[in-house]
Amino acid sequence: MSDATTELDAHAAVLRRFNRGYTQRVGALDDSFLGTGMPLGAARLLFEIGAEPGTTRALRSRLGLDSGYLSRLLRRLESQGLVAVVPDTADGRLRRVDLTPAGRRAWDDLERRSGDRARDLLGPLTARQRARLAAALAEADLLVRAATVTLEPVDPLAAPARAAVAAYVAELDERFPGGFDPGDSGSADAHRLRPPSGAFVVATSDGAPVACGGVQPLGDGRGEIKRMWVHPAWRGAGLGSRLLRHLEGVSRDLGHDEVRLDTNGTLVEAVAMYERAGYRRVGRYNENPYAEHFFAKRLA
Amino acid sequence: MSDATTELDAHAAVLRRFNRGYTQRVGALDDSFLGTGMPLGAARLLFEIGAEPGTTRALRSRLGLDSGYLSRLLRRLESQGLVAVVPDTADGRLRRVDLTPAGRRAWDDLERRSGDRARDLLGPLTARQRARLAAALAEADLLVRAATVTLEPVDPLAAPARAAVAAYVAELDERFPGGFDPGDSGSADAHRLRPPSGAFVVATSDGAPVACGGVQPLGDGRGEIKRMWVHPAWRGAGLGSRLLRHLEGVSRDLGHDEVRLDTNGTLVEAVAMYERAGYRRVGRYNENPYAEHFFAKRLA
DNA sequence: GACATTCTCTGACCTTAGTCAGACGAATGC
DNA sequence: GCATTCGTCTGACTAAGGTCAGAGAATGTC
Repeated sequence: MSDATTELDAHAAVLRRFNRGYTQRVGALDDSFLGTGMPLGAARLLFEIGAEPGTTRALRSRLGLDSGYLSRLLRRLESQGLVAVVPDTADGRLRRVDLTPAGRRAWDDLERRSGDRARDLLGPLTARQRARLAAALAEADLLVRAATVTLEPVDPLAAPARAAVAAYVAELDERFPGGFDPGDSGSADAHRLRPPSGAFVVATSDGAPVACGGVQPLGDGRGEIKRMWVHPAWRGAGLGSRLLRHLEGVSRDLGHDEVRLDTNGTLVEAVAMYERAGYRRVGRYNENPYAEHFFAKRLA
Repeated sequence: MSDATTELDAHAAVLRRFNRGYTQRVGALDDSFLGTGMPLGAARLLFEIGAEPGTTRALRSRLGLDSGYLSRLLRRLESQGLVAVVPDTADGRLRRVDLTPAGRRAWDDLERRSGDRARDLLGPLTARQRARLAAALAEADLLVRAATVTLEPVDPLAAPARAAVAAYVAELDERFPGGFDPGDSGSADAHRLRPPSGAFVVATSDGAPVACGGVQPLGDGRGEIKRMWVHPAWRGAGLGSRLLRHLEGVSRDLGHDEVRLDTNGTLVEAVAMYERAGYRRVGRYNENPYAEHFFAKRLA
């Protein structure tokens, strides 16, 4: 058994120990719903509606519920006067759900109880230990979120890709000394970033884009990685390296035996990451005015 | 609203954010039981039996189950050939439960699945990030355990107190250059450490003692804190300060207006903690040959 | 305008989880 | 030796959670 395996096992054991102890002690937080006398399912639904009202369809996918079951839960909340269900004006098949004033009060009550429980748990700790616990949980939260985010292939002109690229462009515009003008490259080059010639990948968490990147053909069996971006709040959790590895795999699957990319010197973290990932510097291979560093890596 | 309150609220918010994200992503770990086709309750029971076989009574208290319900679950596992239930030889009312070879295989299967899940979660992370996550979870685990441990008053000669004091004595014996001999003080002084003259407190976690301490009367409205000890693995989580504060409260409730204690210079963490907690140094007030530092604190 | 699709809702049905009251046998106190 | 206590087990019951197969209305497609 290799060192890497034993290391993984040791960390998995820590994770399991944490899970066991934590759910036993803090898992009661979920039962805080029960303090309201409302069944767990109904309370979860009420909470979700309050957090983000919308169509029953969206609720169904967010909570992973059967449509018949959701319908019944909604009717129950409706009969208690907590939610209002009305047909969608645009599409008469859909229903829109929102809280009534009474429902908002019940929601506030849930929030308050949940906060009380959290404060009760922290109560016995000193301020310094609370800060340590919060820091540890924030770190764990970031890493777990990064580890569980899924990289989905999407059309480069579809909504998730547009949102991610917009964030990418906005960041470059802010960080580059002279700003950044993407020109019309977005829609004009879209066909090169979609099958069969290329691909575009977006990672979303709770509906918001947190990372993206694409591969387009360069000719001569080469691929080029474009528009790679990771949400600032998600950096330092390995999402960038993971995305890069993923895109290399995509490029390989497209039949390329080498992948290239360019970047600007302002993006120091990116340059460091490419070097860590085994990229070697090559000469300029395009006319991109923003590009200052050029990298290439052979695909196994 | 004071700074202390906003600080607490901020940390509570981190805790809640973690809970929400974590249970959503990793909470599925509990459902790993479901991967076996066994209902959650039965799987939990099987797991507990495998972890520590014993009487149904012990299982009932560990899992918090109704006796009728437990009986039914056991019969179910029995009919599947996974557990064996036999009357206790000493007390014919009790039943002893253990796994059959088939049950042990099912238990190993649960373990394997749980480990696989944990490894799958860690898989996308690099070794460095896995180490960071494991460190963060271990820190959070320690602090949460310390925050949720309860301090129970017990008789100084009862089993939990004996176990804790034995650990305390063993540690002093190891750390003191010339070893430590408690003499007969244990049973002879016991009456001073129990109501109405004094008290003894033990903190246990999963059945094992993790901290202890007692208060005995010194006369003249003074109390003395004795045999204060925190399990080495639990240090650095504020359990010591919490226990100390708790014992001060116990002393106050016993009618004391000052509390004293002695300690050995080898125990540097303890000395530092007493000073942090507002104790002032006083002259020798007893003949304890192991005591080098003497402290006192007025109780509000 | 016909047809397929999409969506919500209802009824029927099932398992799981859990509670409660009492029966029965074993142990304990006197 | 007898009453009491303790522990297990059974039957009866309930609520929650969830699945499945349509009915029926609205919408999109040709």
